[in-house]
Amino acid sequence: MGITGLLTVLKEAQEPVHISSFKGQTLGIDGYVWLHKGAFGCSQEIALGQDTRRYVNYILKKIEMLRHFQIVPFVVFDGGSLTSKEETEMEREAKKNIQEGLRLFNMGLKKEAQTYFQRGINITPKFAKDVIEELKKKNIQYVVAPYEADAQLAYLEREGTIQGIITEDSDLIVYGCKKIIFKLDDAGNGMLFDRERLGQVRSFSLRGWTDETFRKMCILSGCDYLSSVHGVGLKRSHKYLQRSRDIKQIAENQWIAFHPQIDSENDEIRRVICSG
DNA sequence: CCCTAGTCGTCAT
DNA sequence: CGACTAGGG
Repeated sequence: MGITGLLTVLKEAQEPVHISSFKGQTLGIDGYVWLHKGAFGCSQEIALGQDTRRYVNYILKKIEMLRHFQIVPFVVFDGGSLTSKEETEMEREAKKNIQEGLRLFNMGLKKEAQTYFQRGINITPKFAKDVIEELKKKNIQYVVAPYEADAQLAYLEREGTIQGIITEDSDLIVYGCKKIIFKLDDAGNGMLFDRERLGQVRSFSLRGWTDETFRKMCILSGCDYLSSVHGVGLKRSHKYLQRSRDIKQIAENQWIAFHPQIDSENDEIRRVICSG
């Protein structure tokens, strides 16, 4: 989904942490994030179809850092690729970038080509497969999620298998995760989001809000699954839900009252919100 | 103040 | 993916 501005608006629910505060605990890792960053550093080799282990080594280095601080890593990879419209367009865009990169590369413009190679990175199951091979050798826990890693990580935390999550994706907050480490660097420093601190958020009051209402606020503010309602972000979404927790009421009355331009073209959104 | 859409960085030397 | 920001409402 990717909720625009969510992390910014929830800054009071976050604080700097060092990974060592999770010593002895198991942390779930959003595999896609590290795969993508690792691939970023060897985009040329990937685009040229050359064999490279650099993205594997990148992740192994991160894992070693965690183990140095006695963290037990549990890597979660994405399973079935989404077959949404946006996904195929993203892939098409990626291919175009690779082609442009190859064109520049063949002209000898190596540096200029790299920018396009980096934009054209597309994480395929092969990447995860190569990493998994090494994780097996090192006896590091991992799982390939049936669908999205997000839901799997949320489940693992709820069931107590992991005590926190390492990612860069704010969607984990929407999925109800309690402890999430963002912006983890090589030294083990990061920002910890703690769900218990949601009441300290200053942008708007979330006191007395259930995870369910919070989720609806995020969906209402716009996500990739739906064509979002023009002019409604997190703040206005919060305002509407504060006034009435009945989404159907908001959809049928307030949206149209506040935004007359919204009508039948957003029936799709209405259906999803009301069923959610 | 709020929202949108576009740009840039992610690695690494 | 997020951070940042110019520009419109």
